[in-house]
Amino acid sequence: MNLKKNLQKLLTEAAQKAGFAPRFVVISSSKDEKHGDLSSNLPLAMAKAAKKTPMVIAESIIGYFEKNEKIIADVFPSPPGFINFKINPSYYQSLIREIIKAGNAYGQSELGKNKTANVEFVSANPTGPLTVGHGRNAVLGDTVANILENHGYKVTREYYFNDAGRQMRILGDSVEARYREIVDGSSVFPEDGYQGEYIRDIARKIQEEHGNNIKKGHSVFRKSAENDIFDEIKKSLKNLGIHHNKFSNEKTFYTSGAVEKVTSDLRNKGLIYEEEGATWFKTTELGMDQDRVLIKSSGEPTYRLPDIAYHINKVERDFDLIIDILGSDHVATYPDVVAAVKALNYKTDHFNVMIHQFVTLLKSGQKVKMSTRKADFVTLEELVNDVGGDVVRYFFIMRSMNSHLNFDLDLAADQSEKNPVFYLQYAHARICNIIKRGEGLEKDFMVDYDPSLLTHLAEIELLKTMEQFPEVMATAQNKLEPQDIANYLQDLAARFHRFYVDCRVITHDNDLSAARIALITATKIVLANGLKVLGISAPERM
RNA sequence: GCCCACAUAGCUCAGCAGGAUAGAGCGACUGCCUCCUAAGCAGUAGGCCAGAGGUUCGAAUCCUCUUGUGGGCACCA
Repeated sequence: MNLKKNLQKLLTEAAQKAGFAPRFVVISSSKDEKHGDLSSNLPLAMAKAAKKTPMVIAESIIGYFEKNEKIIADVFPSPPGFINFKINPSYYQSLIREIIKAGNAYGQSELGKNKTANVEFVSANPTGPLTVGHGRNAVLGDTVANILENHGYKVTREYYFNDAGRQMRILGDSVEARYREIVDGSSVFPEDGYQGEYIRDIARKIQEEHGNNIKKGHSVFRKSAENDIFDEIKKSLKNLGIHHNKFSNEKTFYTSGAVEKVTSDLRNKGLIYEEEGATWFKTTELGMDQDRVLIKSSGEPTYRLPDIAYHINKVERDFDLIIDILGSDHVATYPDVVAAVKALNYKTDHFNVMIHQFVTLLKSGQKVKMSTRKADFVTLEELVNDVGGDVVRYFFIMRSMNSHLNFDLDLAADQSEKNPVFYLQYAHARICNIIKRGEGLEKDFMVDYDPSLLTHLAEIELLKTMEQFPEVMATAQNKLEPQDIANYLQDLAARFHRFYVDCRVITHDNDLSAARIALITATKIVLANGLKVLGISAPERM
């Protein structure tokens, strides 16, 4: 049973009996003890319509409020017109059994039961190693997928890449140029070529495997590069605990005829015209500010066309939720694709795009401009090796995706020992250690305990925080904002550390020890469940 | 010029389906280990929540404008 929902119901009933017609009843946690444990602004919100002062309304509603003594100890108004609830400590104390019983399931829900979701993320074309910038996308996507799974969704983690376009051709040309360089010193390096050292490595490997006489323009250059780079990308993701279970590429949409179908369908809708040798998509007709090219005068489609086919494909696979995680450089492109899918009468209201802002890298106080082409980047691999996967994941999750964040590499390496993620993990490790000590004692603490012994303020505060966990998880799913969980866990860990300092767990008082071991066991469960969703390890010792 | 996002402590950032005194980490300064891990706790200093209007009983939070930052406005993706 959910405390806030329960109060909402009781409060609504009381307000109705008092002759009001409340619409939205908001219950929030009180920051100040003077205002009880929870409070509602209902009288303030209703004052205007009811033409009464908030305090009068508050008194009147409270007069009709039927409080369940087992849960609610007191209901009282406070100026300018809040209704405050004092919760019976026994309610919080009783949570311990509930949490221990639920175990891994505490914080999970069935909001997504029998539903499917597709989360497309990373989706970097295999032209080079993943950068720190991709890391943000990767961690965000994987965590969103975790959140959905936590609520019962069956989630497909998907990676889409363009393997037919210009970028991959340039990649092949770049490799071939390096190959010629090695074989006979001749080389005309493409103007837009990829300059990274990894291109040379791939060329060298090709030379070793296939010898010196590969025909000009042979597909092995592009193909090998794609394979090798993809292997590296997958490895980098694996280091962060990220695994995609579906890879889609644009080529399949050409061979399947899906791309062709998009063009003809749009043409039938009158949304296509030819001009200056190119094929244009009449996006202005769909409310956009300019038309876009679908097929260049060279005959080569732009990324837009296969993207549309791909999104239609996702719709046809019949997910309940389709999520795209994109960097802010793609803000403008997404609406065109959705508009096309919608114009072709496919469902799009289950689309959900999450745009994250860029990561600005600072090295020795200098901005590092990231460009895969110029090989001017810090790889995700390097970063993970430097500070560890847990730190990287936490760093990207603790920030809102809307913030353009500065990542100071020197500082990150320097402070990795003091990183906030250790604060959470340390709380978990501390708990494990205490529990282990408890096991060595004669009494079997976990079997028999009396939670009503937990009356210290630090204990109640800790319990109150744990009570909020299911709601935090539900909200994170609703808003698709993983950082809510990170913030919550930070708060939970802080409550625990305070408790640890104030209340010794294992003492000569066996009864109190038993109750406290139960309390920290519950805390451990909540911490571990939260960390698991964030994809961060919960170490037993540090 | 147009579009999207952002602007909160010295630095990096939380808080934003409006609520009661604005938070954390790092950095600076004080205390706290004969006691379950001090990777911790308690405290001091540090803020006109970019600026100006507006909506509201109430605004860091919503709206408008200004300024500044990032990203976009390709027959690149």
